[in-house]
Amino acid sequence: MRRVTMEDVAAQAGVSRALVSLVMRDSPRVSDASRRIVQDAAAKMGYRPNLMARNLASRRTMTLGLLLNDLHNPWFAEIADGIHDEADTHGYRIILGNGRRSASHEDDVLESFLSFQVDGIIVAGCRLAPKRIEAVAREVPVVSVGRALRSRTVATVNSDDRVGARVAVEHLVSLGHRAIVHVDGGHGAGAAPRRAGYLATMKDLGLERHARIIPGDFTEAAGVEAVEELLAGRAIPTALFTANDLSAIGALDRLEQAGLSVPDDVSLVGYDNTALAGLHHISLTTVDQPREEMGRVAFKSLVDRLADRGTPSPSAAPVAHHVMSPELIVRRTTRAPASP
Amino acid sequence: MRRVTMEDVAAQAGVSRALVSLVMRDSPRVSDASRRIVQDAAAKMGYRPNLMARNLASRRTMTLGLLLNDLHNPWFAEIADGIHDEADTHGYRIILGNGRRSASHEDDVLESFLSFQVDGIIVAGCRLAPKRIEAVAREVPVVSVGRALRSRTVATVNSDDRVGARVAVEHLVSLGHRAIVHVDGGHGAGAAPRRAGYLATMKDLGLERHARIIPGDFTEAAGVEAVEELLAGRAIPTALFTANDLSAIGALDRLEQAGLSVPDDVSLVGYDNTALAGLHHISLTTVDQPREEMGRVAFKSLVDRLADRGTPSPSAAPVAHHVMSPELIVRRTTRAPASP
DNA sequence: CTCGGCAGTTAGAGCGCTCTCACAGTTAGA
DNA sequence: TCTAACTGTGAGAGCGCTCTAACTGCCGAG
Repeated sequence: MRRVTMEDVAAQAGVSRALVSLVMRDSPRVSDASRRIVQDAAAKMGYRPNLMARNLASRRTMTLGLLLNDLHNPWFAEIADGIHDEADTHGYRIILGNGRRSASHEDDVLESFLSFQVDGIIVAGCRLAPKRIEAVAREVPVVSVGRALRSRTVATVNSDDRVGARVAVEHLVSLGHRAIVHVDGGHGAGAAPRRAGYLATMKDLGLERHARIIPGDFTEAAGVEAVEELLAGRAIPTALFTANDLSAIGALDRLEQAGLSVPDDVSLVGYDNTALAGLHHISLTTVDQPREEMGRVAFKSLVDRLADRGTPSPSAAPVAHHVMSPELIVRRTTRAPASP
Repeated sequence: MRRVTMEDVAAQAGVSRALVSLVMRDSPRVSDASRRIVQDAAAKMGYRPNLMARNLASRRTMTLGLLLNDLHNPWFAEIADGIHDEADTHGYRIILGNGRRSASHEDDVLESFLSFQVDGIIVAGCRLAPKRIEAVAREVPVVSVGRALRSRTVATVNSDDRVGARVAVEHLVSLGHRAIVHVDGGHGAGAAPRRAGYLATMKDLGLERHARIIPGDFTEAAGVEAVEELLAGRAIPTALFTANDLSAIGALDRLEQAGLSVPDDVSLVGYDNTALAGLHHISLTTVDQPREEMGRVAFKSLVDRLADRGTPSPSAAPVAHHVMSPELIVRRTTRAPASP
């Protein structure tokens, strides 16, 4: 069963191949009559343009690559929602790549995107070395979502994680907490500024000597282990601020297992406001990022740069760095500490 | 900044373009010396083969399209894991498409895959009409995961949802439950056989008159509403079997809010064994499907058919339908009913 | 009438690669 | 020594499309 080509449609419609091409690209320079004839012929024969050939000839694909670091994390799904919405209205196609939480897989995906000649790339929560991302950005416009990057070539869209951490700590302090421990996110995207924000805020509020950081890695297990470390020590703090929701849930679980009530004995704040946190059964106080909006902004910032191509010196202007505001979502895992 | 082409590499290496092509494709018919020279030249110039051109010329892409119905559902992430693992070892590239829980988006993605000339397509949890899927299967091999489909052209891999439902009900009955209510999954993939399995088992065990189905749709909200409907009625059943984990969590939440203990007052069984169910804090008894394995099998079944191409009458043989066994995972939401 | 101008259409040269085939060089078999 | 069988290399014809430039009518202006 041979594929139908443009040539076939042209023959069937009794016109030239070039005219079929014009119709397929919605050129205005085609008479309505011809347009109808061609469209009918194409429909009748079940013709579908071959993107490979089209892209080879036109040198653009109207396709963007979206690299998601972890399909298991709902955070990425929401970023993707925003991007897809925007892409739909702008006539772009999105192909997704699965980074599988590993830099080397991410690298493979980027190579694959480049081989596919995508017009641009969005990386979400990417763990690759900044150097590597910049190398890719030399070939095609790139924007990074959810990870700050000080770069003249890679645009970024992220929320201010320092501020998010500050807001979380301030919330706990305003409730009366002093002993607030932070469970860290290790090398994950956003972990460093959250940690820095925690430390800075504790210091600003004169709670420097209460500050304590327990290493972690954005997983549920990290939360469990952090609590175990605390239980092994002398005093349990009155509040815990974890680097993400998953860790918070691990901590929540381990605390209750130890007979401690959240929030009566220990208050708990997560980060990301994933769907998990919103489950009534969990109802975690956490810090929200406008994820869909971030996706949308990322898409727009990429497409803007794409449009610039062809203008005199396209890559001369430094790229944009968008910073969105995080927002504290208070639910049922925080309250004032019991009076001693 | 012009892209480096094969011609450039050939000139740099002082050989013909064809030889570069052979090297790029790892042909064994190239001397080690030439291979080195070409590879060095390619590396030095930062050459990367243009997939568009390659695929146009070779008429295959070594790329498979994977359509995921819902990025928010971790079920799909695990299917994808299995497929990716297998693809890595077989030298295939995977591009993902986001169905966004809607048939029309799914359709767009399939069109896009076909335009990209993918060698094959895997649809996961696809909600599209069987007719439409079969139309696609006429152009390129297709396998459906997680949704049974009686078709001679579309291969399938799924677990036996009827059996899964049976096992769940039998577990509850063996604990001593009689009044077991099912919260339904509506039009979602797998909902129908689960419902049927529930009904058949209740009947087989002589509990026909206790059977009751409350409509739902695979969401947390459905679980909440189902419990509310029960609370409004006279008697609360001693056990609930929901069509998926998300509904179970909604139900769990609403039950506890109403002052009922799970499992002391009501036992609860979910379906899918998503990561959610495994959280210690939830610890939901549920039915597991071997998802990664299902992904792996789907990939293999697709690649087998790809290999068949070129043999005399490739599409003559009917495709395979794999059915995997579901497995009950007993956790902490089920126990014997309190004696009356 | 001739002629530019314009809308609508077409021919033809690629885009960067693969792949068949012919050929050169090398070794083994008769 | 000659041929057969390999192995490695190069030329050239596409793959299905886009895009530039040129062509064809047909109109109104001069």
